[in-house]
Amino acid sequence: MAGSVNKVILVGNLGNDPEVRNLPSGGKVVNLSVATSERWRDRNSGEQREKTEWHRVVIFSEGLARVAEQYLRKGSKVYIEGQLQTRKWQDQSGADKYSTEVVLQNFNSSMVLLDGRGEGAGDSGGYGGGGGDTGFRGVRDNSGNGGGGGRRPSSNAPAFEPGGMDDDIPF
Amino acid sequence: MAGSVNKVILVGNLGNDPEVRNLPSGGKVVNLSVATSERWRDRNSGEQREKTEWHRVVIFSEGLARVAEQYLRKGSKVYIEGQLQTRKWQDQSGADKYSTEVVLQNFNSSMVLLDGRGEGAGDSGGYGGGGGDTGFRGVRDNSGNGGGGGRRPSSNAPAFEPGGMDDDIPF
Amino acid sequence: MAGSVNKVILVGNLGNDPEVRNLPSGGKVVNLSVATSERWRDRNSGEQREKTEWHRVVIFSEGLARVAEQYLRKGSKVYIEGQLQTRKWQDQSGADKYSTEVVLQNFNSSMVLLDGRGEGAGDSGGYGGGGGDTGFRGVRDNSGNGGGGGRRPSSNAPAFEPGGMDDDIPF
Amino acid sequence: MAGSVNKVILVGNLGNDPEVRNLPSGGKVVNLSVATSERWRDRNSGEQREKTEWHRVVIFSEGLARVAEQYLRKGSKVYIEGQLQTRKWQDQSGADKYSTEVVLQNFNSSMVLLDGRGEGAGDSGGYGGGGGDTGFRGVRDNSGNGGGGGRRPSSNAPAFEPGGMDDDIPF
DNA sequence: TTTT
DNA sequence: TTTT
Repeated sequence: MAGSVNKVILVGNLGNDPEVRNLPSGGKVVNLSVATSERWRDRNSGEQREKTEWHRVVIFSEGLARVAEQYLRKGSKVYIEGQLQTRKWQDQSGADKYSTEVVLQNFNSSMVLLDGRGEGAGDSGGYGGGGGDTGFRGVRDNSGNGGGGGRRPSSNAPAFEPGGMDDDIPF
Repeated sequence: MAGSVNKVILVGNLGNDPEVRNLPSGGKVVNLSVATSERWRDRNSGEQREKTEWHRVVIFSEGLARVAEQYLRKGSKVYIEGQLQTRKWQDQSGADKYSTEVVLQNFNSSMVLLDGRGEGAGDSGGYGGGGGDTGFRGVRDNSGNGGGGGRRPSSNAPAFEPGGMDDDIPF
Repeated sequence: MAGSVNKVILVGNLGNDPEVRNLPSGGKVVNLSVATSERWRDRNSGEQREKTEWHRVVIFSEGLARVAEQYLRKGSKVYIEGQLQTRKWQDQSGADKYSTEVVLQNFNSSMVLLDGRGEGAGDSGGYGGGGGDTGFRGVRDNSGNGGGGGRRPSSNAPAFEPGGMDDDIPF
Repeated sequence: MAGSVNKVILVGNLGNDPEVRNLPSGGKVVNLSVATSERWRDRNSGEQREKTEWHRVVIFSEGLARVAEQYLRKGSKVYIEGQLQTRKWQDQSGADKYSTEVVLQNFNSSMVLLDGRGEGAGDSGGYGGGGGDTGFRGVRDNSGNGGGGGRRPSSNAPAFEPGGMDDDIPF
């Protein structure tokens, strides 16, 4: 079809350390278990109630997988943007099973670490490009770049721009 | 926890007419089967490829359920904003099964019909408020209102607003 | 039109304490200045670069306004979901000015505090309902409820639900 | 900072044909004027009310710019996912002006045409890759790829996947 | 099962 | 299994 959108946005906490699987191909895939919760007061009983939802997140993107492995831990809070996917598999007895996951793999995936400041060192990261692997705070998937390094939103201000972009805004 | 976000955004087409279930309580629940697809050209073979993902959508919101029943049909294109939920159930043999669904139920759910103009009559609908059930093009969940009718974003322009909001914008 | 979606999602930090304005009507409106930033390595120079974007956020929702006033401070990190609005006003000289803001006002607005654990006390909040104003971690707009108190996603599990929802999920 | 998210999602209609600007550099930039509207029934007067919001959208991404130029027209309905940016400029008199725009430029931008079936010919497009420029229905930004062609969500099913992904799902 |  |  195309003409479609499939997007999941989560902000939640890891229930466990990331599970890293090294692929024969040399790549790696990371699985996360992410909890989101809702709290409300029951309108009948007046009691506090809470429901936690657990999400299985699968990171195919190499850049994001590396980051997840390096910076996420049990308890970490993350922003995650991925895609819903259901896959079929067979259990030991050969019975069909279905599993629905939030997959980070394509161009519209991203991940942002929301934990306290300064885990690691300074900061860097960003578009996964090459070096600077200390101190991560936000990444987008750009695996798939041959190697040119993460391109960027028009770093050199476009010629037609009437005035600078780097200025103070009055509020 | 709270401090969390659980959001799914889909734009896709219905694979079937909506399934409506009338509850003992008098309410109704609507299930949708929504397809999203991706197309791409395989970088090795150069072939066109496509993958379709099917999403099970469950509408608990009374306003959205009514709209879905009335305006959606097999093939309809919709924008849907809901929440991921996995529930457990037992099949006939008593085996545990899990089903992950996109649930439209709370305040942050919404649904927008994206099909060609004018299905029905003029237009109206919007915030579920009572009458005018001809020609729907967009709704938000506001079930839960005692019955006062859909409240609205500050319909009477707030006093502190420096100038009108209803004016032409220069572009 | 309807048939439309207008949504902004931000995760960023406050540049200042919230500005609270008490309205003649008794309500209150809160303004936030929220920074989002991007970091990348320039592909020509290889230098680290960063660009910060400042967003003006206006909270009309009474529940969210109260929460913002109470729990947000300069430096706080928040998740914000609102709507883009441009309004026209006249400066002292009578010249037309336009200001684009992220407005939290309608049913699809929300706000989640993302700061370190334990600002305040325990927790409560949630759907703005009445009491318990200590320790906020997430809220949705449900102003507009006559006073019935925040309704909730089907707190009593619906009858047709095949099995409980509160069970362990196998991952 | 990083650790931030800046995302705008719109579904609306073009108020005019796209404005295309060819840059000295050979690239092109496309401006769109997109309307979103809300309808509601005033709770006091009971009248139907409507407010339209106009959004200035700027497409820097080469792939999306090409698509917008080719397939969008006045009245077209689109899904747009971009980023909020405010830029400063000077009018003729030298006075500072600010303009806030939805920018499609980075990895997390996308655009999906939502109009009636079959504008143009068959279909193709998708990840901007090279040829097949007839019949567009959905695109993501992948400009920035040296030329390797749009990479894709793991087209060859990963080895560890327990079963196929292309199978029927039980609903 | 949709859509292109 | 997280978090509050």
